[in-house]
Amino acid sequence: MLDIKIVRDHQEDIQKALNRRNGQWSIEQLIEVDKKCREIQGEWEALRRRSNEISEQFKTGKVPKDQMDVFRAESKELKKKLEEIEPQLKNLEEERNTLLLSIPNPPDPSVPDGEDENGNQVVKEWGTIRDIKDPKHHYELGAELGLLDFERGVKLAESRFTVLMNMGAKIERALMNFMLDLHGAKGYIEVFPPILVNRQCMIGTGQLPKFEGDFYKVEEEELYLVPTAEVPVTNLYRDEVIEETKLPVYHCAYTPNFRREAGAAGKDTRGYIRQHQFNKVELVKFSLPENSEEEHEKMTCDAEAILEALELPYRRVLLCAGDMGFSARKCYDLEVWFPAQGKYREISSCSNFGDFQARRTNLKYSPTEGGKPKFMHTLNGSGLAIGRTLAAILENYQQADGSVKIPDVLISYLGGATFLRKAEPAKASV
RNA sequence: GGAGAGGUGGCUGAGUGGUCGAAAGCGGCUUCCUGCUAAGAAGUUGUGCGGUCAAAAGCUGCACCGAGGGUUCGAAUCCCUCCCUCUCCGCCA
Repeated sequence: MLDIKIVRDHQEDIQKALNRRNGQWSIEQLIEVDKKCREIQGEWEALRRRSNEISEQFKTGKVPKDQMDVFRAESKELKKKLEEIEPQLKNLEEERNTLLLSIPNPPDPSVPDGEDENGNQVVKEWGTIRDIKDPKHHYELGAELGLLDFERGVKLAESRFTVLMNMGAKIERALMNFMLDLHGAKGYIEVFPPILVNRQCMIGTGQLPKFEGDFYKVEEEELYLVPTAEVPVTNLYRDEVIEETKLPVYHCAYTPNFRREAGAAGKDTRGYIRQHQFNKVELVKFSLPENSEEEHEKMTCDAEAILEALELPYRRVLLCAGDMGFSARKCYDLEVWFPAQGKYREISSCSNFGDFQARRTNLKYSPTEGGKPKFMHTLNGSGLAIGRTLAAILENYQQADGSVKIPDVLISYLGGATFLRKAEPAKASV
């Protein structure tokens, strides 16, 4: 959320920054509503003031007996006027608030111009792409090896749901543990949050009110299935003031994630890349404003460390202003190599939100120097999307004989197994 | 699901119509004192929004005692609705 005071004082700068984003974002209406709102607020307060004065007269016994009715009448009159103004004021305040919540974070100056993914900049490449003859797609390998059952996923739910079987289920679980362990060793404190969150959480991190249709909602309770662990974990300390000395705070969390993928019709319909339900380990940081840039770089490296440990070739991409998500001020995507597709695909997104989310969640720290609490900065990044990691492993580690080698770091998580092969008939699912 | 209790400032906890933005204690901050990370004394200490100001400070106005309505000249206090928390019983992984 933008700071309305900053918007008032730096209209041009804010508008310029927003213009770099994709879509039409104007603060014009906001400025207008804000102006009206303050006008009405002034009127309202003046009436209240007079009303308070009258009460004060009564309180101190200054009202002559024969004047009481006159004062009472005036007070009633004031109340009438207040009742006329109040709905206006409320509407304007609400409108202003909705507008504030609906405007995205202005991009950081270090974010390059660009309208879409074509404007993104590759800033790093890592790993050696393996030479694989006629590589199979992960969904072919997954089906052949009895790891991924797409048909039955559809039967149980609908399209974009998949059943993991046998070693597929085990690898998914192994990856979860491996990632959490690695991050835990770096000081990320593990969290296992609720998977259903209330509306305020969704507003806090920026999913709502702008993208209402993108999420699964439990109507009866007005709860939402989390689209990412970012939502509950960032909201952990909502409405709290943390001592400066306790910052930065690092958290990692595994959760399943649920997304309706409303705008993705026809995209990635095959395979395990784009699901309505997927697993992910998320990194979340709470930082002092002056350190958030550095923390962003470090956090991105922490996500990369997973790919490096798994020896999966990847590249880091600095997103351009037009391609960034709503709440981000600056964002790196990590993209992993998919041999069968012959291209890199997103597997992690690491963002610095500045104080954008902290404003929405009222998330402050108290400076050691003293003084009033200030908004902190929040960051998060996937570390990593587990389903896509599994898919990348299948494709990158496939062997000529149709088997898949298991990455070294996962062997100990899989009871010493070193290869994925077609299950023996007795053990295979039917 | 049934029964009961309760939601007040960073915390504990008073307060049943005006003297309450709110006692007291704790904590925090400032100063003083004490020959030393103890003890004591005094003072101070909520948040948000608006106005004034180049800005900050200051000054000033309004609001806030779970949320929303109502009664009243006036509500933390009375009435109504809702939300949440806790305890007991039931049920349950």
